[in-house]
Amino acid sequence: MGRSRGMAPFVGTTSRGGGMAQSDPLYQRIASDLRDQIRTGAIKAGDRLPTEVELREQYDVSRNTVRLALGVLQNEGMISSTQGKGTVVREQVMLTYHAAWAESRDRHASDQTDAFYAEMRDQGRKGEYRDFEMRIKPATPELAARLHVDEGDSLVSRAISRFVDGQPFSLQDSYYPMDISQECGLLTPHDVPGGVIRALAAKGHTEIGYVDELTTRMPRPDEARKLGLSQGTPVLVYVRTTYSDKRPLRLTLTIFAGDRNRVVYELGDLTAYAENGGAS
Amino acid sequence: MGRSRGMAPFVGTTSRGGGMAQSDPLYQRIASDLRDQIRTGAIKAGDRLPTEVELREQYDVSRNTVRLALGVLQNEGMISSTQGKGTVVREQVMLTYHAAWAESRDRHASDQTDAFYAEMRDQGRKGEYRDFEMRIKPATPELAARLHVDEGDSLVSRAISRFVDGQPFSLQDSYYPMDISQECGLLTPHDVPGGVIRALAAKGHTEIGYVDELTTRMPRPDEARKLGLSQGTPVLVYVRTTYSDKRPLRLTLTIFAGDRNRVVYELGDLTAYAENGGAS
DNA sequence: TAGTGGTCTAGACCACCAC
DNA sequence: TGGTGGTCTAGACCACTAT
Repeated sequence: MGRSRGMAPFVGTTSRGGGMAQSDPLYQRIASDLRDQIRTGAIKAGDRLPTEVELREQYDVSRNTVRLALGVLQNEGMISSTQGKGTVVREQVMLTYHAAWAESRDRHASDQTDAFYAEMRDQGRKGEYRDFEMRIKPATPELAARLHVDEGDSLVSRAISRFVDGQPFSLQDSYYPMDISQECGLLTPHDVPGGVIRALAAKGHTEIGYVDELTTRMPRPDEARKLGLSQGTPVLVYVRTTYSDKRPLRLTLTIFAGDRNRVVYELGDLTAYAENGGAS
Repeated sequence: MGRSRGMAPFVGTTSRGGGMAQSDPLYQRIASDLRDQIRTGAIKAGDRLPTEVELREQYDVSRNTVRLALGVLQNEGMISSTQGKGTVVREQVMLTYHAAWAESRDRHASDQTDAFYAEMRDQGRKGEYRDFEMRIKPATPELAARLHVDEGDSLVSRAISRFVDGQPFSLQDSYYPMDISQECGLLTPHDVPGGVIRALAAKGHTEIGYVDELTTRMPRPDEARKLGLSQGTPVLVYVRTTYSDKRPLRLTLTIFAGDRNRVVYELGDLTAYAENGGAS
């Protein structure tokens, strides 16, 4: 093949402001070139990219090299490929989860779903939950430390998947110490009427403090499947531990699809914020 | 080549609890096999994996297929490869950022660095900051909306990189409206004695409310470089907008390396938490 | 059926690291 | 110097989608 290696297609684009040196690998330069086309709007969100064969001819490289370049952008979450259809630029729709007050709103509560419903309704979306499961699980070291029980002790796990407009949104799993679960009737594979938080409060276990921990990581294969995540989408891991005046009551682990979720805290006096249409 | 395709190496490992079906792609099955070995501790954090050539022989596939499998695990953040050295299982060291009170601690303040120092000292680490930069930047739509200025208006940007024990930790960029910056002396390419927050308060711009937004995404190439992120490491994006009783004062954008950071909020009455050694 | 991306092979040469 | 991962080629066949 008469390749005129590393020339024409890159003219004027390789030595742009932020990045690519002349000596970078071919696939990185192709990735960079496509990234720029997306960033500048030459290829817009939702648009199809050239096919792999077209890119192969356009840049005069092997298909494998084209796929390496597309892989880079896929891992950055910029594009998404589907067999038989093509490769498109991904578009983002962000939903907001108000951590500070999401659970304390006093609505028609039904398990942990009330807050979620209210949030979604406020944002004009249709929230549902699916796949409720109640299980008994042994405490991992992390769970044991946070709930002040011994490692391996039985915990009650109540898990649900949240969907918005038919799309998976987050996976939530709440853990309760066994003694509290028995006292408050959490050992049912159904919704707790009025919600778990009220059931706890009714027996004197009132939640008065929260510790929230937020981290991020790449999803495990089953999480990617359940959340329908495409390559290059991280998850936001949100762990809330709640306390009464005496002890930890509950640990709720939420795995948010990173490309569709934003967690918000509103703290202090936000008069100026609310006045200007901030609080949705 | 006499390949006995898809047999021996997988016996007893392919149809484990959560996952791999017999019909999955070869490279996925190899990835799954290695993932299990890591998960079960057969290969521990810090250990070296077999070389690509060894894996190629072990599974009787082409080297390219081995690399596809390793790519999967790399994108999950489980392993890290270095040219000439090999491939190792990554280990995690998590540091904690206490969002609720990080900025309100009244120590020997020096720009935005006081809170960071205090946090790191509490965790027994050595915090430093590098690469301070003061710039004037036009407001993007996102910045304009949050700071209640017009798009394109000039904003003062004061940026630093945070390092812990010599390792990059997070990138921080604070934006201030131009009128406040002039009034409070923020247009200097140096630290503001006593800290910016005090300088604002001294002129009557006291911060009394915060809105924090947390999202995650894959890093852009320059962020990955500055933070020294390896493949498959997302970033945690933390945006804090602060308010006086009248208006937004400041927007601070922090990009945390996702594999080394945890953001924590402590809310409400946490007597029970503190009593049991919770508050570090 | 034609075209797309998905998987896989069997080589090659290069850059970096430890010895 | 030998071994490692990094890059790249030039094919092949398959699975899925659109028409």
